[in-house]
Amino acid sequence: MTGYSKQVRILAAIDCIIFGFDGSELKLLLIQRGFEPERGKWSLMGGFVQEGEAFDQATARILKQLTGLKEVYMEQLHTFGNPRRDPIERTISVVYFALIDIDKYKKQLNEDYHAEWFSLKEIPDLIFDHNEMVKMARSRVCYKAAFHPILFELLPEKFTLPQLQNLYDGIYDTEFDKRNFSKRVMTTGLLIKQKEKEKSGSKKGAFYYKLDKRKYNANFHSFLNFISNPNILRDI
Amino acid sequence: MTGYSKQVRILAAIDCIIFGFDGSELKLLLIQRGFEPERGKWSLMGGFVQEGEAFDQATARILKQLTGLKEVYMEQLHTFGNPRRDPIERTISVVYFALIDIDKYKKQLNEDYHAEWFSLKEIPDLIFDHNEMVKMARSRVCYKAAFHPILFELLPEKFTLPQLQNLYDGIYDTEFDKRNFSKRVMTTGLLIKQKEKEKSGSKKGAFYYKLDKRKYNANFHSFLNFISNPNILRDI
DNA sequence: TCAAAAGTGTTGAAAATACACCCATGG
DNA sequence: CCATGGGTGTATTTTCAACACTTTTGA
Repeated sequence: MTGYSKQVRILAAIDCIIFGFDGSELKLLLIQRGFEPERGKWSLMGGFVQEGEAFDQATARILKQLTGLKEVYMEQLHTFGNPRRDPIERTISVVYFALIDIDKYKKQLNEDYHAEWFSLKEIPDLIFDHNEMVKMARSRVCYKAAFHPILFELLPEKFTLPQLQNLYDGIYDTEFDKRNFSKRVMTTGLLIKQKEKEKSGSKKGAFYYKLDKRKYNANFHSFLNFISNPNILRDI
Repeated sequence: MTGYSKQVRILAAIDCIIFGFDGSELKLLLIQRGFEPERGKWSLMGGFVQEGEAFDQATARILKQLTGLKEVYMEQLHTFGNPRRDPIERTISVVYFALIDIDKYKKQLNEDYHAEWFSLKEIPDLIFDHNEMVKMARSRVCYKAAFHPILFELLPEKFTLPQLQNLYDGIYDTEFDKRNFSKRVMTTGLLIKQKEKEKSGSKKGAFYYKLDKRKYNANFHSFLNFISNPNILRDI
């Protein structure tokens, strides 16, 4: 007989908060739950941790299952362990958030899950404690994005400054001055201006930029002021 | 029959990284493990999550068990779930860090655990993945303390500016200019100068300060610049 | 009386903010 | 030709960093 015999063993699940950006708004990918309890209700994508499987692996597996995507940006957020959070049986949930390029995803959606993108302003009632998870994830993203360039994970390879600013404006529910905004992002040194323009959004067209991957990786953990006054995120 | 029958159930433990400040250095409280595996080796204080017990409850219970203290500052750090992290049986560990006033603790130590305070520069080899946990906790504390007044949790009710600066100097392994440091902390508006002085540390004596609890609670989540340039914590 | 630590102010540099006009082009 | 959105520069204010001397008093 092996093991710590007298202790209780508990189910462990992963839940993923999947963010995407459609060019004007931050969105959340939710699925319609296909089994009891709460069949038919909206929910985060999740699944049980399998035997021999680490959390990051499990999360990658679950993300791939729904979106078809590998090598998605993801980060462990928090673990929820309220003993009654799942009415069927005690289950703890290790929650991750993921940031994906919504365009890549569109091509690969797994239709089995009845997934839909929801605006953050219109999140429905979710099962269990999933609304709380979403709230925490939003505030973590706001927090982290104020200092680190994580939001680029939401953008396609080429993007314009107006798109980028839309993203920041939306996330912080404010309107940054575009002159100051462009100065701030350009002084990070992370962006490389392209020769082509994006022409569909305006008559004049806006220049494309690409991330300087090298500098991005090197400076990911530095403190870059994407937000001049982080106190704006107190209320989020 | 209830439950999600086909899934594996796993042991869930809590581990606590307990920080204290002895007036000149940040320290870590470790115990000598009293049972197999790894009996006799140094380890974080921990325990299994009990039936019906939430993580915060379990952590509070475990902290009380060792230190005798209730209402300790604690925060969930991360959950470690590598399938082989515990050689006896798969066990996930929900890790918390706690900041305690080392003086309060001294009176209440539970001798059963052979606990000792270790300087962060002299952490021994710990069991399992506990060294990794400690490393993550240190960097989280550095990160958070750069913007939020958490380090006051380590200090007694009355403390002096030189003591406070020792704490910050130690944590960031640097020496802040004391004029600039005192300006920074005073402009937070969180400190109330007392009439008495602390006389043991110097001939002149240093004025005591107390936290303005009201403002402390109100501003806990604001961004207060305790550290002027947070990039110094890149290397930690 | 002197060594040791506490306490305090100013100045120059850098960063952040506020603010307004011209440009390019598709319709 | 004009409406729409893209792009850019400057002046002012605020914040940060660097820096040195005086005070107190126990030994």
